[in-house]
Amino acid sequence: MTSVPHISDAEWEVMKVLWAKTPCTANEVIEALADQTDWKPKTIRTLLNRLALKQAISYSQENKVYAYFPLVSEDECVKSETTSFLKRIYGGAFKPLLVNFLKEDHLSQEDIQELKNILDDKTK
Amino acid sequence: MTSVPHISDAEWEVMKVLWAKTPCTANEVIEALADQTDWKPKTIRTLLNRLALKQAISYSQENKVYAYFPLVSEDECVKSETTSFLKRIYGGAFKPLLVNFLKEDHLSQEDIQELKNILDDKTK
DNA sequence: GTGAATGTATTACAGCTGTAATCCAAATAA
DNA sequence: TTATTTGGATTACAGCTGTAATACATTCAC
Repeated sequence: MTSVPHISDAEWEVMKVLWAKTPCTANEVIEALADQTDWKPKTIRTLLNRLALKQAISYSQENKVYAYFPLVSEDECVKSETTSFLKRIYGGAFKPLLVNFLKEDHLSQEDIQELKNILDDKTK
Repeated sequence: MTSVPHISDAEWEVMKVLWAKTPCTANEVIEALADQTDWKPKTIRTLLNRLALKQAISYSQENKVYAYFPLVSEDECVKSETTSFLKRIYGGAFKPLLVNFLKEDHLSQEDIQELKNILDDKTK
């Protein structure tokens, strides 16, 4: 089974666009990222190229213009990144992450209640 | 307020050693990492140097040999990495991460119960 | 048909990372 | 005292990343 290629920070933004709406032309990606970033169009084309090189995406040449689409799913990538992040920072254990987050008070009472509901479902 | 410098994967391993027992000589760090990694001593010295350069650690010259110690706390670093990870992958939201993890069945029933207890405490 | 625009391909370049090796000075052994 | 060892400082070098610019080819407007 093939593991997903490593996707860098900047590349990740491009992937999110393609995961949200696929396929996309380069220009569509550029437009989608215009609000969130200050990247020049050439920069985004470079990122598309690199993603194609590392086989995270591919493209077909529809009516003269490339239409890019992901080769790896968001779920796969999220899972892979999360796993390696947890391993790096928390030694692979998920609980300390939650504990840390609760300590930091990043969650509202509503969030906490919702998490409890999720956990309840899981215990059913 | 100063933010923590970015600590790379390999550097993180060194920091963990220093957080666990501080101060440490280079040789102590090298020995501590001998089981977990295949790194040559020179490699670890390089990492110590880089960490000192980016002011994540410093050292004092005790009896002819450097004794290294962290300048940033594990808590700070963990928090900073976690925040930027969440922002990158999950758009900053913590809940999807938990949901994802539960989906993947990475947690035992005991884990789930423990998380619920933590959340209960938080709600009290 | 020729110049301008547009999309694609190639090239650029510095900083960070992984992974060391080499050089040098001081201490130690002989 | 001289050769060896050892620790620290400097240098190496390629691959990845961020951030594009330039070169080239095709198409479109005149």
